[in-house]
Amino acid sequence: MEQTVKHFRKRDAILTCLRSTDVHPSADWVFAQLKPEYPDISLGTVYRNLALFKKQGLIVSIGTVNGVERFDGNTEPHVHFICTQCDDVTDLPQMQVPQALCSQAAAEAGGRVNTCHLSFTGVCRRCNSN
Amino acid sequence: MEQTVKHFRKRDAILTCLRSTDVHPSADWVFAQLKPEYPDISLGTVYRNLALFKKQGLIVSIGTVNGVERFDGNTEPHVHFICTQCDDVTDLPQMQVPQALCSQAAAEAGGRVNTCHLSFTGVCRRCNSN
DNA sequence: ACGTAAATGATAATCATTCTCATTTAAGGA
DNA sequence: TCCTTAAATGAGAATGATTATCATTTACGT
Repeated sequence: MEQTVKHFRKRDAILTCLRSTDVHPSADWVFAQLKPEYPDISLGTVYRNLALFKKQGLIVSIGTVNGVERFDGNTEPHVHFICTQCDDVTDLPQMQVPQALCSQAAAEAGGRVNTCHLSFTGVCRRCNSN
Repeated sequence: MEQTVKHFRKRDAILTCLRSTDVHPSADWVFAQLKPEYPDISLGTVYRNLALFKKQGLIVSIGTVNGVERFDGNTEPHVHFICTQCDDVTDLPQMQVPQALCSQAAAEAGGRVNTCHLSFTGVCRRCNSN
């Protein structure tokens, strides 16, 4: 069992990394985070496992910011704020995602609705005061 | 004045193309549309002018679908439905974008809010029945 | 221990997008 | 009408994120 842990050590580290940050990271950010502890980790492994986790529903993609895909370990629907100046993505936990509208959307779209995304873009507090 | 028209003929055609379709096209789609009428048009010109229009606020980007940026000639806020099977993007005109929440979002984010995006993903009618 | 299948590292390939630069085009003034 | 200048374009190279390839490593079941 000790070996089992070792087998998925990097995979687990990638998922843990995703789940223990709120920066909505890119693949490259995760890679940079894990590099010190796992010096022989490959960027390809990060991409591979992120794609796997996404398919398994363990993480979600929140779209691309400035051409780079960003992920979220929090799979609960919530609202995002994207700063167009520093590319930071933050949660707006006080706001509600209109999940109730999904059925309405399905009716209008005529098919099936899986997810609902609500996001705001603008300039964050920090960039705004600089 | 005939020369003026000719000068911006391609630029105007790109904007007209964006404004007269509801497919929320990619740069490549616009290029393919204009190619028959303007055989010497370059893909770079399409990218260049799309970026220009975006900066001028004449069009908006609605994000990337499957790694490709999609544009919208309709700059009025409205809701989108994205089919994850065929990558079609359609409007959901009956649904309202919660513009009123922008001030609430600004309060929570602490900075300034510019845009608000609401979209649903799923399987469209056509793909669902196939 | 052995065989097998999964996981990984290194790197090449791909694809969308941007950049570069030489050429073309048009507007305005002499 | 000719000339100058700045913008617009075409062609293709460069970039950068992501994916694919393939040989190697790893660990589990027998």
